Amino acid sequence: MNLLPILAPATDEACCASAGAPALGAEEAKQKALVFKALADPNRLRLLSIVKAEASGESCVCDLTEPLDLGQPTVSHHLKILVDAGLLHREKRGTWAYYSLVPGALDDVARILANL
Amino acid sequence: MNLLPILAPATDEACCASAGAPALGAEEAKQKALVFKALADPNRLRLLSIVKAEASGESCVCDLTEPLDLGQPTVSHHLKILVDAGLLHREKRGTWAYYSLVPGALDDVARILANL
DNA sequence: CCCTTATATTGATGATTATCAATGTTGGGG
DNA sequence: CCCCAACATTGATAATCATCAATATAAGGG
Repeated sequence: MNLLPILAPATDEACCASAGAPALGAEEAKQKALVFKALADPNRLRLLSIVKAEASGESCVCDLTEPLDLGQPTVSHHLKILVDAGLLHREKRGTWAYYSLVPGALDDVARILANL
Repeated sequence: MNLLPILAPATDEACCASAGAPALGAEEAKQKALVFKALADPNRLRLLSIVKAEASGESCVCDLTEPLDLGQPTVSHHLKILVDAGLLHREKRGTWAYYSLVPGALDDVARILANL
């Protein structure tokens, strides 16, 4: 759970910009693929987009169920996958659950691409 | 086939930086998800990484089969998916097929993330 | 022409996944 | 304490996918 923080270059002997990357190791690739798996679904992309577009920075499940035309359990399932991937943050207030973008998470994914 | 070029903001009324994005439409999301689907496999990430790391900028299938410990048909299958996603370019010279990164393709994916 | 080598395609199979219906859980009001 | 609303979890099902074995294609050399 919460993958993105761990995805720095596994053997960060130096620091930046994919120094002398000896191609991607099997385990490393498996971890990074998990983040892209989370992004590899149209409805999850739309969820991220809606949450990002919200002025308050957060959305509750009830606001996300209708625009996607999906059942509530399905939306909850997708949200869990996005949270587990480290892309969304979940905060429960009262009966509602509020989801917001994890700051910098999408940038981290972009960095994975740049350092492939 | 060849998805990335089409993935500019579907309704590009202005130009840049996800102007007033009204969240992601269903069809738009479906298209963009295809690119992430291509990236959502450890072996495909490794393929991209190996091709990118190659000094010559290209690799033939025979160079890719061994490091992944996969059968040749499986590697060909993964390569086709990456080509169809617009990430890799295929050039046949003689008996060999040479695969190379499509210039700017990974940057385009990063832009998709930034403009979600 | 045949043979060999490199790669692609096909068909089948087991694993993963998206979705829903049903049920469980949690928190706030009466 | 009971009920209702919001959300999560479970179980089942159909679809998608990764992989391989077998076969097809294509190109170069004898």
